[in-house]
Amino acid sequence: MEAREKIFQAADRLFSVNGFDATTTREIAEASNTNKALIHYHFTSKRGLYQAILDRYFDNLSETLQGVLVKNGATGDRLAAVIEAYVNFLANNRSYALIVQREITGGAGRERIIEHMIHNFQMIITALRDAYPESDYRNIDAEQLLISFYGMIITYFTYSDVIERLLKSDPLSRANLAKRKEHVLMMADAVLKAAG
Amino acid sequence: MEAREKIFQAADRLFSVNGFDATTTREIAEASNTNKALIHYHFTSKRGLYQAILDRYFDNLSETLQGVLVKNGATGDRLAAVIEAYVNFLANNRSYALIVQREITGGAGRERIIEHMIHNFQMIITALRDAYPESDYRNIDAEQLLISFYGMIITYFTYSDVIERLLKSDPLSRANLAKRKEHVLMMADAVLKAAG
DNA sequence: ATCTATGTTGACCGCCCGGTTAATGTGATA
DNA sequence: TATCACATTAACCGGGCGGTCAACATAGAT
Repeated sequence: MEAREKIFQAADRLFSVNGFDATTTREIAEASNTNKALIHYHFTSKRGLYQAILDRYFDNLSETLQGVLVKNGATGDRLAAVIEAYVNFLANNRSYALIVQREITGGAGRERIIEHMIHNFQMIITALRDAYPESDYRNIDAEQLLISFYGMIITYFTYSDVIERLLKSDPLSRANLAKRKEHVLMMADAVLKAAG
Repeated sequence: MEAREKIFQAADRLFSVNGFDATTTREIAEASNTNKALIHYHFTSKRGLYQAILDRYFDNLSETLQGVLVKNGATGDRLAAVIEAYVNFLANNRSYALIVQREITGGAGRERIIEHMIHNFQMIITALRDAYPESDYRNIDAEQLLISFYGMIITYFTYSDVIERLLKSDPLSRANLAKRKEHVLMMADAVLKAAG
């Protein structure tokens, strides 16, 4: 693997575990078996490297969501599809939830992340609203619903160490992930039934 | 106000906005109109100050939850009471959500926070389980339910800047907080009805 | 074989951080 | 008013940080 990619992957791991400030360029260089100066050569600065990591995640996530949302279907189906996609994305990109959650609570790159977030959220809200005639689900506030399901999902990943001790088994195991997905889908079903 | 308390409050604000690492003792001293060395005199170290802040929050939260959970009642009522208490606590202690959320994703004081968290969570789970005979709600997994509602609630506060741009109004205004509370309570109602 | 663009290295720099210390201020007690 | 414990201050310190740079390695093109 080339140095650039080795740095990228080591940094992704270190940033997600320890955060931006607590990760030093010396650590990244050591963990990737490269040289500290190469970080600046390939990414201009420590921040530039961080941004590159964030950008890659957001590109992947946006693409994933767009792929799911183009399909038509009833409200329940669309909501279920988004839930599926989000859970799968977080399960397959475990650094993402940690980095985003930490950044949104006050990192220096906050504004950029918020922009991406708003974009994705509005895309989802529009898709949900378009799915049903005004008469149905008129009691459901799409924004509130989105916040709720987003919170349900991402919290499971950012709190995985707490949850591990609650469940007394690995929350990120295949079986437990399936259980979580099932639970969230059940919640979606329940709220749509209650309001429909 | 004495220096100790001035430092405490300035630090609470700065830590919650910028995080532990990005906040310097010099900033804290300046913001509190005191002297940098006083931080070490009153709190031993920067970390000690941080711990003192965390400890105060956790004491308050534990007390609040215990006050709510001693009351008897049906499952729905207990869940509603916890939701109420949590939303009110987060609304009245706005630094708390930011600090905890950032810390749980990888701060140095993580272990201690997890301990508190587990304790509170188990207290809530026990109270919920005790509320209903095994036969009812047997399809609801109390742990999953807790994670879901906790996530719904705390995300609203940690993502308040994102939500502000979604709602185009202040998420922490009295009216919007009431709306959020109502939504979460509606979700609780829906899921209990669906499973009951 | 030579040139050139790209990649890589270790040594170095200045800054700012958390923490320490010795001197000084302050106010209750006797 | 002398005492004494506690509170406050400015100056200082060593260390580790992000970033820079001049020298060197490598390999494809000519």
